Order: sequence, then C-alpha cells, then structure tokens
Amino acid sequence: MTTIAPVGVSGNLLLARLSADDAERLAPHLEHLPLAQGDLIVAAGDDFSHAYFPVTAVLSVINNMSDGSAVEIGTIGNEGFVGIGVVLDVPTSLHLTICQIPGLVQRVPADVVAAASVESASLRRVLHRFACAFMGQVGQTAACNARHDIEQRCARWLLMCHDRVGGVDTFSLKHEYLAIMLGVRRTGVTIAAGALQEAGLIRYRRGVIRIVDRAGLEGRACECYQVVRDQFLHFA
Amino acid sequence: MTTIAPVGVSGNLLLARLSADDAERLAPHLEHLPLAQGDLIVAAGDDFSHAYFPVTAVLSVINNMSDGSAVEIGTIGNEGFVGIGVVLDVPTSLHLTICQIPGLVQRVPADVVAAASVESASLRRVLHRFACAFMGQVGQTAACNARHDIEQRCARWLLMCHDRVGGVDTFSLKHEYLAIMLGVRRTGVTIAAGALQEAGLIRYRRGVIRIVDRAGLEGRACECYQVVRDQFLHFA
DNA sequence: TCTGTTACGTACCATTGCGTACATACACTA
DNA sequence: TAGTGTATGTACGCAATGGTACGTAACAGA
Repeated sequence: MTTIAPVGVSGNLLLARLSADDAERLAPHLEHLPLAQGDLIVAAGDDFSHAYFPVTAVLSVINNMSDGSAVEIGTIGNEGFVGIGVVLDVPTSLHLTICQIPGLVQRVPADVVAAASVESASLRRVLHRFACAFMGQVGQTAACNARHDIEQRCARWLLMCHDRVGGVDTFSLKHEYLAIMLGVRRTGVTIAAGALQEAGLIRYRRGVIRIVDRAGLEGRACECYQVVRDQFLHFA
Repeated sequence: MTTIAPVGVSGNLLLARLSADDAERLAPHLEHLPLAQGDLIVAAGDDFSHAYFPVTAVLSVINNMSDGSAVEIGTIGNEGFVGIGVVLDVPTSLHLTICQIPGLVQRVPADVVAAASVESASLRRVLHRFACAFMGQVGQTAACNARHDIEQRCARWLLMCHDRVGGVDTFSLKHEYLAIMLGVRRTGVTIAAGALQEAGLIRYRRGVIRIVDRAGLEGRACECYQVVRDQFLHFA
C-alpha cells in the first residue's frame, strides 16, 4: 500500500490528472509493481483483478488467434490504464495483456476502481475518455494493419514505445517480439529494422534498441503515429 | 416521435432488451428513419447529434486515411448502436459512420441518451456492454486485417451482414463498396467473390448479392466471424 | 432497339510478405 | 579463450496483393 506521491513527473498521466478528491479515493489502494518483459497482466477471458496504471512499463493488448499466432491491437503506457471493462461494468477482459517494455506499474483493485468511478463523475470522465481514445487507437491499428507496410508500422511502434518509456532512448526489444506484435515474420522485422538502421535512425544491438534520430523515424512511420497521438492529446 | 412498439421481432435488439422503465425513458424521443446506402450518420470529428439504433439497416464505422482511402473498423446492425461516445461523456465521434446496407434505424437525441444513461444503471449497463463488445469487434478486425486473406475476410463480412439484415438472403452490395470496407482493391473483391460464387456459396448480380449456402460460407470465413459473434452473445 | 452508364471480369507485371532454412555474430560462461 | 546459446542477417521460391488498363455484360432511359 503506497501513496500516489512519489511518482512525480514520471508517474502515470491519468492518475496525475485526477483531482485531489479522486486521487484520495484510489491512493490508499495503490500498489507499485515492477514488471518484466512478458509478465502477464490479464489473460483473455479472465476477470480483471486490478486496474493497471503504467508508470514506466509499456503494456501490449493482444488478440490471440486460433492458430496460436497473436497480433497486438493496442499499446498502453503511462498515458493510460488497463481495465476499461472495470469501469464499464464488464468484469471480463476480452484480450490478453502483457508487459512489453519492463518497468513500473501501479495498480488498484478492480472493485475499488469500479466503485470509485460510480461515485465520482470526474474520475469516471477521465477513465471514460481514455477508453474512447484507446478505441481510437485500436481502430487506427485495424486500418494500419490493412494498409501500411512493415517498415512504416515498425517505425510507428518504436515511436509509440519511445514516447512512453519517458525520455530514455534505449530500451529492450527483440525483433521476435516486435514481429509478434505486428503480426508479421521475424525476418520481416529484421529487414525493416535493418533499413531503419541503415538510414541512421535507430541502432540495434542484440535485443537492445536505441533511438538515434527521432525526427527521421517520424518521417518513416505511417500517419497512424500522429493520428493516435493527436487523439490522446485531444482526450487528455 | 414514434413509440418503440411497432418494431416487433425485427427491432433493435438493444432496445428490445431494455426494462420497461428504461424503454420509457427513450420511447418519447425515438424517431424512425429510413436510410439509403451511403447516407452519413456522423463524420469523424463531428459531435453526435443522436444515438442510432439500427433496425434493418447495417452501418459501417470507418477509419479515414490521409491519402483518401478508407478502412472499415466495425459493423453495427440491429445488435448494437452508434454513439458509444454519447454514453462515455465524449461528444465527438472519432470515426466516420455511414449506412452500408439500406434500411431502417431508430434514433434518440444524444442528450436524452446521455441523461438517461446517467440516471439508469440498467440502461447504462446495456450500452456499456455493447461498447465493450464493439471494442472486441474492432480489435478482432485489427488482427483479421493483419493475418487473413481477402477471401476469408470477404466471407466474414457477408456473414456479418447477413446476420443483421434479418432473415433476408438478398441485399444490395457492390464489389467496390466491399473493397473499400476491407481496404483492398476492387478487383481483389471480384476475384474473391468469384471464387465464392464458383463454389456455389453466393450469387452476384449487378450490385445485388444472394447468400446461397450460409454454412458453406461460414466454412470459408476466418475464425473472426465466430469470435465476434460469440463475444456479442456473451455480452448480450 | 439503340445507346450510354455502370458494375463486373480479366489480364499483366511489380512489389510485398510468407515460409523456410541456414549462416553469422554477439555475449555469456566455463 | 574456446564453447554455447541466442539474436540477428541473408537467401530463395512462392503466394497474395497492389496498381493499372481494358474488355464485357447488364440495366436504364430515350
């Protein structure tokens, strides 16, 4: 049981935006949790035990296919939370959510969040608005998967991660995981990432990527990066 | 101003499921509206004037791209409604929504639905649950677009339409529109539809399609059809 | 019945991405 | 410093799809 206080500028942006009153509803129940890559947040079909508010971790919301493959439909970092169903009276998660970039999350028991969002219109509003923004992200991803090539999507994904790890240019990410996220072959990512590295935009070293030229990367990414970012800013 | 009464078995399934009390909140404001193919429901960035409850019409929620192309991210028929933002305190629509299969819709002014869903937990619950189900559909579509080929997606789309037009085997649908929905070339749809027709599953005649062998069509569709349908049943 | 329009069918080549197999190189450990 | 596991790089044939152009057939209206 920890307070919301120590998170400071690198805390979860939704929590940081809450009124003192709303923050007080959650604070006694907030729990810090370090996550490693691959850690399970919630499985598809399971009930949410908590709502998760990433601080430095980046989480992937994943749609599993019957053939065992998986495709990421959305990414959630410190700008959002996992557990939209908790505030929509739907206890069960439709999707698998895992930790993609290791880091810290805060979590609050699902029933606390559910009750608090029933009581407080302002809290409800913050969480509902994120739900809409996330819906926008998933929709943009659907279109992106239909129309954009691997290199563009790869660049977009790296940018979205970069935004969320909080000023750090280097983070851990294997080609193989990125391939799963994008729903493409591992070698497809190797080729795309190779092109981005050749252009001097990123630097790969055995599972660790460094963003070298962010602006250049934005130029290679599809519009979806900007669209989703603008939607979040609009709903913030 | 019409009542909910005359819709009968072919009415909107969400409205039909409301308690007498909740139905009474909306009934005085319900308005019937016939729609033609292509009619605009709400444009991206516009505020919702109404929430729309399809009866026999099938609506497409569309993500526009900067190059002018468009990709459908979800389909809404008599099992749902358009205007999730209305009940989530987000007045603005992120997406373009148009009528894809002509038919009847019912609509209620946005402020009425918003107020009613604040007052009634049971109404809110029905609408929120649909919002989650729709999120599931959009997510499945994102994965589908990444992994499944045109013929599978084509079959899936036809089945989803067939489910929603209420027992009618024949409906109006040009290859060109379907191509836009799937985010593929028009000739790609022609080839896929040709294969389905060759197999005796459908019959095309200048913009009018007839579902001949529904079970066969289900065999050609990707898993996404069943997944989305099961999700809706689960949330109904 | 003629004619124009529209929707569908076909064809061709370029490109992308898949599936697979295998080679290389880095980092850790002994 | 050699060995080992793992992450990345490369290669090749094939299938799917894109972009484009053009042919054909059904329907509508004159």
